[in-house]
Amino acid sequence: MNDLRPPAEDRPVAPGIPEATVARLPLYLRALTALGETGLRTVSSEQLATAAGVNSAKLRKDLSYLGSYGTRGVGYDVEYLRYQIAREIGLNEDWAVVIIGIGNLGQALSNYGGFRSRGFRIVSLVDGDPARVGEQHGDLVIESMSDLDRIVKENDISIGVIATPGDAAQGVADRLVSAGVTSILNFAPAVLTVPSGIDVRKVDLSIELQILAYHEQRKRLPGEVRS
Amino acid sequence: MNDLRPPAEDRPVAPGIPEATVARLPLYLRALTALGETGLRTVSSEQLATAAGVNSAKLRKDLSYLGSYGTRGVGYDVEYLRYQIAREIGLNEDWAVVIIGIGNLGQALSNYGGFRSRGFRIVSLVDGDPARVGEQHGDLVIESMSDLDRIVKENDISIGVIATPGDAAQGVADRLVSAGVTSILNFAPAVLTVPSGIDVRKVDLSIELQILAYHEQRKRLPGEVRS
DNA sequence: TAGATTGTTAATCGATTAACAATC
DNA sequence: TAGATTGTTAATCGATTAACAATC
Repeated sequence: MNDLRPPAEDRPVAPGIPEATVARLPLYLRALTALGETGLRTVSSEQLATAAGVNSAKLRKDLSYLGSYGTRGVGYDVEYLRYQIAREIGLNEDWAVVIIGIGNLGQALSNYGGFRSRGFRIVSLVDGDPARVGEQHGDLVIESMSDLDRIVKENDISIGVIATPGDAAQGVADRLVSAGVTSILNFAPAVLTVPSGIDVRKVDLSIELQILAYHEQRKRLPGEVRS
Repeated sequence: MNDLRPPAEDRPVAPGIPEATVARLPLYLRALTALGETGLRTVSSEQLATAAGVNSAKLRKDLSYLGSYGTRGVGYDVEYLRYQIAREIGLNEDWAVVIIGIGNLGQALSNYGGFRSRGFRIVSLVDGDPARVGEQHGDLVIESMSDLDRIVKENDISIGVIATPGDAAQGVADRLVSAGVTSILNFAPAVLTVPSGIDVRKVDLSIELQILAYHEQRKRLPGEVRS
């Protein structure tokens, strides 16, 4: 509803690292991990950029926000740069995560190996349907929404993942925030309103398909020039 | 192949809608659908922007790329604007989709209601594991990778969704492209290389969490400027 | 008409990119 | 030193935003 937050320039802002760069650091991290597993010790910006799917100028610019971790004429030490990026993102810490809404998507997320391997630990599954409470999923048991406050506090959870239907999402977000969660990853098709200081990121599966459909449609238009 | 497209003058002719605008059209569409269901007939840019989670200047700028569909002093007709945006995206057509990789995520995607309701029809589930072929999921049966070519051609599929492990993704992408698919939505943690003219969009679940972790970490840094 | 609100302009902001001096 | 490659500059490109003339 009303955005009561102060103007953007008065809110905490990362010193120096642009948002677009932050969003690419995980790509570099993954590429470095893969390259490291091949035994490569040193990598040039050209090689690393190719592995990450960006161009080398952008990569060097991005890395320059973190510091000078390369050696001119040589390149970057794979393991050292990997460590520096992981530290910058915060992956040397362990992050406790709760997933709310254990439908197909919630179950898929709870089984997703890419989370645990990067320091994210799913410590609780919660569902608003009392009939689902008690269900075993892997080594977790679905818990009740009424226990959310205790769950967040006991596990020091700062990240909540919402995988509910759209109309339940705002209520769940409110509950998460009041329990103390300060970062939310939202898979529900809904616009969330949260207090200042709470970060929300949204993943909308159908929006991605719609963007593809737009471009697909344009490919089919005759007489269009595509770049 | 019959050309079932509407006459040229009914199709979008906008030469270049900025990518950032294209990515927001689905948000406006969803907001308009929700507002329409409340019985609202007319909406101002201010109201619609709030419902979609953007500011009104951006909304009006975005809509101006589509044409002049509003009335000064009045606002936008909800149903008319909804139709125009759906047409612009291409949602008045029916898009056949194949999902490859029927693990937890692939199953979640195949059950996701947000696809069908927007004109995306999942016509086939494919898995590279022969032991999975024949499994029933809803009204679909898992098919074999060796049938992919036939499946794509028989169903006129232009969009493929990759939900395999990362190391299988490039091979699947190659198969999709050679079968004739020209748009790919990739959920696998891998950088895909495709020929020019093929659109790839990537959804990386762990990257979203990593971006949240970065900001979460910064909230916890002492001595940060948080005026 | 008077009030409301769009559509557009222009300024600003942020991201990308090529080029190359610095330097290993 | 000679070759290689980073880190940085500066130009360009694209997106955002406030403001307001146009106009219903």
